[in-house]
Amino acid sequence: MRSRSQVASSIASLASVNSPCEKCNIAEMSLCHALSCDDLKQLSAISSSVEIGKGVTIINEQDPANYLFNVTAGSVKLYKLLPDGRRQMTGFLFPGDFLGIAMNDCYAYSAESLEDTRLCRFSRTKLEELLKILPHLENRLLNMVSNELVLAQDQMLLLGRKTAKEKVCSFLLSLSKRTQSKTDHAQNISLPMGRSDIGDYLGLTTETVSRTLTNLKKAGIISIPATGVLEITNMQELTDFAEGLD
Amino acid sequence: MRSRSQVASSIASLASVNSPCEKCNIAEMSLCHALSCDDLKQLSAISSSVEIGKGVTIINEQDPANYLFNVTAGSVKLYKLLPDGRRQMTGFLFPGDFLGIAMNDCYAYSAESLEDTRLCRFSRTKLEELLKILPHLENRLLNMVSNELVLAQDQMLLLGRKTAKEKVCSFLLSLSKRTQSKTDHAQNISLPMGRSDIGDYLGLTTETVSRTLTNLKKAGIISIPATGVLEITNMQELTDFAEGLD
DNA sequence: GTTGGTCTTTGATGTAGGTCAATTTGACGC
DNA sequence: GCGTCAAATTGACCTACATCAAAGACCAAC
Repeated sequence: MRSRSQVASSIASLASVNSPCEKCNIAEMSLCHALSCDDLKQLSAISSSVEIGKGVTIINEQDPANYLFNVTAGSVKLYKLLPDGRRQMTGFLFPGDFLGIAMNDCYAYSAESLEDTRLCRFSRTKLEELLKILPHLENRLLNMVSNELVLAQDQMLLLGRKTAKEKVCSFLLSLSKRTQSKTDHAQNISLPMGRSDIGDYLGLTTETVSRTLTNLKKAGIISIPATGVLEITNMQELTDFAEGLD
Repeated sequence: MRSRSQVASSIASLASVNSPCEKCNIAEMSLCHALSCDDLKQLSAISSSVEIGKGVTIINEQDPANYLFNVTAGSVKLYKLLPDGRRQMTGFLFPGDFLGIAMNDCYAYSAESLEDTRLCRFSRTKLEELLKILPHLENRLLNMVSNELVLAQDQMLLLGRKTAKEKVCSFLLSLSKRTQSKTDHAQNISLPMGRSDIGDYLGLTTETVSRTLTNLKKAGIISIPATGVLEITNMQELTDFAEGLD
């Protein structure tokens, strides 16, 4: 994987690596989960692995949705823009997460890598054909999309009704839960995104995110041992703050 | 259908009427859409019709998700609560819409009728069994949930980054689009929900919604001929305002 | 038609978080 | 180590919307 950072080049320009499923170590949490060995071979046949550096645009809002992706390594940010440039993050993706949901055959959001990232790419038309003959796969997809919808509704509650402090605490907590479920370290969180990415995810400005984090540091609830890493030192208080219990 | 208004009684106390699919005139936009006649019979066998008055709680957040519902007449509001009572609407449902998505077998939101309403009710376990043998149905469900997810992401953009005026205009526009697709009258919108419901949907207070509406009236963009009805008199400006183009 | 209750509108005032403007810190290349 | 550039932090000030309070409109029951 390239270590050099790339600025806003397009996924179209990227050569795909042809060593899919064998190399992929996250099958148990991705789309491929719950498929028989035979089914997996069929899915493998229509997928290809793509490796990209940091800051690469994966898809653009409104572009024709020809591909779907599964993140297999690294992380990705999803966002929507208003005509004047205001931005709303709709999600951060980590290994196992899915990307490329569309409406009217066009992507509903843009996606960009936050660090060196590996993706598993599927042609939409081929995947749809495969769905017709692999009911397990369609069921898996339905479960993944339903879960995303539930999380989206939690995010609506956050954006519409929580204070800055509650927003930041909820965000750290959700990152912690995700991390916990995969590596069992609830305390140490990786923060591959910048402050302004976080702000655009929470409906806040960079400055407010920064101020809120320093307040949490001063209160002894978190610490930031290095850039891109955050440690939760008082999980109970963080949890309470996230729900407005303070 | 009862015309008397009921206050917050439970769906559990309601007798179901046993005249499902024949009576239902919205099959072309509901879950049942795209099913063969035979498939429809199987679906009909596990569904029952429920009629309720205004202000009836249909489901409660965190309750075990034993049923799924399809709205066949009337309208419904969906919402989530914070411990201190702050509320976020996650959606308004109209005939054809679906309700009951869950995570960990519990409902992710509460639902309450906005007026006299008819619902088509499915047992979750029975529906899941049926999904295994009716791939069309699962595909239909996947499309419905995917569409909901796209709309949820639009709502995140609204909640996180739009001004009060843009929020209200976007809301009226989305109601108008929904109405248009079903009766072709883009101009006249039915507003079965109260101002504070709208506020909780848009992340605003009742007062701000009211003030914003009066401003739009004074600007000649909308008019309110009767309570519960709203007319769009300048669609172009409303559309521009919704995206911040003013 | 009158009454009681709820919902909506309007006005006056307050504040959380945004905006603008420096610093400070950190990452990377040489 | 040093210089450069971008990102993060901090401070001073401002504003969009919330909050508080009161008056008006609607609707159902009698």
